[in-house]
Amino acid sequence: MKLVSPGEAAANTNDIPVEAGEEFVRIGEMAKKYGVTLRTLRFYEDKGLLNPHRDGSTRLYTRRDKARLKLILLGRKVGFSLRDVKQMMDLYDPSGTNTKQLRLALDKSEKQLARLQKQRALIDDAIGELSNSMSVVRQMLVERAAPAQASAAG
Amino acid sequence: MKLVSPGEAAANTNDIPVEAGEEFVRIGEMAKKYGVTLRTLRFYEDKGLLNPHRDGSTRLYTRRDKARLKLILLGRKVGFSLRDVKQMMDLYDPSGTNTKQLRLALDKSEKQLARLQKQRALIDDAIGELSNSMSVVRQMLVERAAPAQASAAG
DNA sequence: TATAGAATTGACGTAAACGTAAAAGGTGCG
DNA sequence: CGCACCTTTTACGTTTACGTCAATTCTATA
Repeated sequence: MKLVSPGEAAANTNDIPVEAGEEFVRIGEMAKKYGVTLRTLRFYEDKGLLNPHRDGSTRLYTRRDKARLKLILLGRKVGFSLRDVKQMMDLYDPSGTNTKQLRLALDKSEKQLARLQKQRALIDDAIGELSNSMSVVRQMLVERAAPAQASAAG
Repeated sequence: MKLVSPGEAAANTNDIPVEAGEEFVRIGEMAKKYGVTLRTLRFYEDKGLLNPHRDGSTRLYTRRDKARLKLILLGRKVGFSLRDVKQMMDLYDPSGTNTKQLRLALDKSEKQLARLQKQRALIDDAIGELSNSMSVVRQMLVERAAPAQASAAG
């Protein structure tokens, strides 16, 4: 195997194979780069979301894996479950128009958008109720010198 | 024990003790009245949030329990954990001004309000990102007749 | 060579709020 | 009397996305 310095900001001590312009990173660097833990990357792999190459037992991530990880993180950010993300990614076919994949993504996205809007409504509701309660409590605290006439908790 | 008809809309067949104007309901009616399951009521009791009387082994809920349940459900609605709710309710002292309880409630409420607002921000963010992605996907679907030049998932 | 730093696979733990049997007891009604 | 219905306790299962050891291995460097 060839020896190459990481190039960027990693104090990497091990070998990094370089073949035909491919950039391989190991799990540590990958984790730092995307702000996830090693456990997370292994977990995603275990769930079939990532498929890094191997050098013996050492995982080597390419830019393909990076692209996939970006998608996973985007999916998580917008509230998809890993299962959903996997379903969508599994439909990817490099030799086609991926119409099915795109349609599925769009379909799931519409549903997810609806869920998010519903959640937002619930949160707004909760904020309203909580604010109300807080006003009441504040009032009770203000009036706590007067004879007990409030209706607190039991 | 005295026999009294449920009075409202329950086809109750068992005894309901009535003492000094107290209204006792059993778990089934209680559950229906507040839209929770039996399991939930028992769970709340197990967690120390409710303390219904007993007629032998049968739980009998009074208006005190109803008041407490209302508070629990309100707490849940605004996003408090049952643990939080318990902490607040445990401070209730019928023979005092409950200043401490109110202060704790207010304190927790402020934090919870902050959490809710943060959540809402996250959701808004997610909605934005998701909408963006959807536009992109829609575009890709529109252009899927042209030569592949998009950057889909890997 | 000793040591520190990365990496590996297992595998159990966590959080929250119940769901879901399972097995059994009590009750009024027809 | 037997059925239907309500109730009880006990206790494991569910969900999701990892956290947290533990034991081991590999490698480069001082």
